[in-house]
Amino acid sequence: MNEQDFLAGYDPRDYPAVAVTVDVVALTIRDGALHLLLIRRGAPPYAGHWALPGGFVQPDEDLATGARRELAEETGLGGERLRRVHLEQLGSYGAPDRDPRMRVVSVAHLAFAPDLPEPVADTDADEAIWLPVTALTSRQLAFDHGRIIDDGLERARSKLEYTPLATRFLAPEFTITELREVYETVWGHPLHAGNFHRKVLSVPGFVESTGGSTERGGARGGPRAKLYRAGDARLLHPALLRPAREETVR
Amino acid sequence: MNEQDFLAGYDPRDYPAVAVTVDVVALTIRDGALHLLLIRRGAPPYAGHWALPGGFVQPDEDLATGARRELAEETGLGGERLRRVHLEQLGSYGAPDRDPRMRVVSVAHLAFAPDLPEPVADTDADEAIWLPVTALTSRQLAFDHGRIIDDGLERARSKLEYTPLATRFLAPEFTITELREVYETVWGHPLHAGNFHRKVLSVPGFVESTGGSTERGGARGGPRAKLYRAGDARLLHPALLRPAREETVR
DNA sequence: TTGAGAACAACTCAATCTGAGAACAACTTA
DNA sequence: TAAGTTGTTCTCAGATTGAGTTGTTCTCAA
Repeated sequence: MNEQDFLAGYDPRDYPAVAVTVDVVALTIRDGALHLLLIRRGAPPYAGHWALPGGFVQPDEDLATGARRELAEETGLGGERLRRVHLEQLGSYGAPDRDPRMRVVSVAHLAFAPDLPEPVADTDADEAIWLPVTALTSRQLAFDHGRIIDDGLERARSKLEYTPLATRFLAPEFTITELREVYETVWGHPLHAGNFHRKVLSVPGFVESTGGSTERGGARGGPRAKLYRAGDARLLHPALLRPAREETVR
Repeated sequence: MNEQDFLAGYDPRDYPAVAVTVDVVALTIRDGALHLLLIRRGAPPYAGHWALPGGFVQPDEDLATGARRELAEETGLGGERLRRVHLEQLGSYGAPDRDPRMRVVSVAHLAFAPDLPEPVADTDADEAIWLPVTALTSRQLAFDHGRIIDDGLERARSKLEYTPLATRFLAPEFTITELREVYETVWGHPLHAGNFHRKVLSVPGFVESTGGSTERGGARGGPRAKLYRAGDARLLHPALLRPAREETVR
């Protein structure tokens, strides 16, 4: 039976109540470590557990708009700085028993943000914080948010391979070394600096030179690095593939 | 307030009514062309237009289960043959005005199926048919299903690059040529037979030899081809990348 | 002021991978 | 039996990759 026939002469209240929420896996890099925006829940269910920022989708807003609104509320961000955050849909989670209160389908989103100020307490006044992803165990997480976060992290690692979205973790102008550090942080292992440099500059539209340089060399020495901004490519061709991992070697 | 008190005082009806449906972009290959399972709508809105098979998610079923159920209803498939169909979540579509009757969030899924019998008329008795994707214009499609189909096709093209899912369009045993034809059909351009052969056999876990061969050579001659079955890899390393297209050359 | 160490950028080189074509045997149909 | 087709393997030049080296510019501390 399809939805259209079902809905002809519909009354929404005839059908099982389903709530639709948007949740956001917001990632940023602070102090060389990948961090995740989390809320400490003050009320049941899962009081005291960490949860993803999120909430009900409003009647007049698109899913992406709702996700961006939730992100804005939790980070206190607005305007140009909010607009620079990359936001994409991650997937929907709708196991019948994932929320003990009622049937809730959550449309999860994934956000890449440059280093941001500390999050602000929401109107709901739960504690909000950037937490290193390494500090998480799924035991501390509400609902199926551990699973959603795992999926988000894997999506993030994968997206760096074939899109230029690593630049979204950085300020508008950045050095190749900073860009490499994004990859190293998200992928979790070091890359060869020289080869990375060559590769980034050889992929059309990945980065473009600003002509400028950093004010100073590195913290412990070295020349001033050239500055780049994101290019206009939406996909990287050829891609920057992760080195094969053990599980792929078979 | 403890969890029990909270749940007791919780009224789902306090929240905006949203309907959640599952829709399926089901792809198969017939006669060397990519086909899509579509339903002809009998009733308004969009009467006479083509639409994706789909319907309400049931109170006790997961999203993926709902999608598989819709697919089963529309194809008449069951058991082992249904189980062999690859099904994954594509994304959710929830623009406030995408359905003129009420707020409907559709969780779209993507399915890869081997060549199947003609679809059966559903209980709803709308016409169901496998349609070549080249025969579609979005003008003929209901709701935002044109957009969903476009996203599904792009996802399919991309998935063939880094997963072994092309095998899901084929019978359990297949030849390298048949596998290449899947790629050519989905990607829409011919591939070099020799290089494809070399590449497929060199990727660990993509295919494994059955030891057997086809009964006959090709329709117009040639030797018998060796038979393979899908290997146990879930990802292809290294990936089978599509040749760069114009838009990527910049 | 200078020496030591660090880091950016460019280069080298061997190993590997890719694209394009050719070879050849096993099969088909006419 | 001849002619054409196809599956598979091989060849080879060009591109890409991984790993290391070099040269230079800079910071910090003696």
